[in-house]
Amino acid sequence: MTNFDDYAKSAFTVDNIIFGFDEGDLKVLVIKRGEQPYENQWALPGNFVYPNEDLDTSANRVLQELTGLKDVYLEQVRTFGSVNRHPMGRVITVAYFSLIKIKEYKLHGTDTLSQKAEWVSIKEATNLAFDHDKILEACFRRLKRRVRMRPVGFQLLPRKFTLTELQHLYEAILEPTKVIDKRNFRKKILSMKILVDLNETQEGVAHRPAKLYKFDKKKYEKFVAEGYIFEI
Amino acid sequence: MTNFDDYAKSAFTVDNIIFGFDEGDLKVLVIKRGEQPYENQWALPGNFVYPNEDLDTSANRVLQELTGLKDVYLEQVRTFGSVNRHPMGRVITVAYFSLIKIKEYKLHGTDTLSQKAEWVSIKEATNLAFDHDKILEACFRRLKRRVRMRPVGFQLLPRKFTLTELQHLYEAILEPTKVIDKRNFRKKILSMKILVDLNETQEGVAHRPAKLYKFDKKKYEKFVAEGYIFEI
DNA sequence: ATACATAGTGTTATATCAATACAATTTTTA
DNA sequence: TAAAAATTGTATTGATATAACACTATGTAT
Repeated sequence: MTNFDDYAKSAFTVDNIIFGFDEGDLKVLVIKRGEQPYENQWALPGNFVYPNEDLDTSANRVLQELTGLKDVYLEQVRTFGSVNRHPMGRVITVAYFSLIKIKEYKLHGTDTLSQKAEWVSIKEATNLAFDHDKILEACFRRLKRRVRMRPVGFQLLPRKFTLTELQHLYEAILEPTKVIDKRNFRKKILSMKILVDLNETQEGVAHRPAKLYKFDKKKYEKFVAEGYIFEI
Repeated sequence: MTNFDDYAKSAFTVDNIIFGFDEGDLKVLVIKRGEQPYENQWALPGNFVYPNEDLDTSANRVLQELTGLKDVYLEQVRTFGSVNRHPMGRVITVAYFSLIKIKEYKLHGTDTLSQKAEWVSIKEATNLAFDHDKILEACFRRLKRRVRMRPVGFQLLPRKFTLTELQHLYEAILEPTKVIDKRNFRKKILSMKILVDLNETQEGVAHRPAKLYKFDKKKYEKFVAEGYIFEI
């Protein structure tokens, strides 16, 4: 039998890139590192994988420790394992991303590795520690694809949203493929019949209030069962 | 500073799912395990990642040790790290797939973990050791998507191929989405202008010989530069 | 010379996508 | 209280892409 002690082992982490949407802008949660290496630089949230913990569980734990949230959309993206990606020794990391409703987010105590957490616009999230620029780029690229092919964009919006808010979400993620035509967008999304009109309208806006909708998972499952494919 | 010894480490491996195409059938290379656990069962090729080896390098090494081939299409798919996926202890594995021209394949010495390697049709590749059924399924699903969105199918065919062979390749991979119309397929693939007509024909066939084509990477790059997207 | 096997080729109907402008509703301001 | 401002909500048409469909051409085998 194989004796694993004959083979090198490696430290293993997960990084969980947490996306949120606010003020018409796609944001990502970064933490300021509290120790060397890369002390005081911004980095993506992550942690070591515990011995008795599955990878998905570990990524969920990172999320929950940081935001208090659980049961959110989570997807594994890719594993980064360059020999020299970590200056202190070999660390292989499995990258995930999560989509959260930013309004439900409450900053919890940051963990021992971090000083403080902050939302930054995806455009400004550069010069991160380690190879985190590369990791973020891979996750963002995956998100762009995913959001067009699966109804996951709703995870970034409040439960009740307007069609204009939904359109702005797509524009923020997909730009510069941007410039979505309002009439065509509405026609397309409504034709799928995966949203329900809540017969409510916005309140407190200084213009004609828009109708509120919510995403209906059951309807989406029916849509799929009938052989249709979600695509924006 | 973080001392990695404070954290659990894990054995880690790469598994490289090697796809080939022969006799109108998509095949996958499996090896019979030469020791416990799962002795004498079929498994996907893989190996431990060496301490100074990047993940891609490691996957390429697995391929080369088994087939002698290098410089082939290789893609990371997903990392499998369930706590109990390996009966002997925790082993996290990064799954890759490779596409090879099966005619160029020469069986090299199998490594210490294996007795013999064999091509099996993707349909018959079940009841593999460990969680390899799941890994294969993930890789196959990825291949189905990849082959429709990127010109990688050519990697599975000889350098010179006929349009019918190419169509059969797509049918084998995409079935049951199968049933491709010959005229529409030809029109589509030729309209992209990424193939070159070699002005040669098949030899030794008992019917009208077909024209031979090859994939032209330069032309594909031009196609992309002009803003077009490959799609079958 | 004929049978056999597969290669090779166009047209039309249908569905999808892209582009376009203005009236309706609500709040704010003069 | 009338007008202005802001944004919602709605249909049509032309262009493009997709899907459906059958016969002739060219080589080998008998």
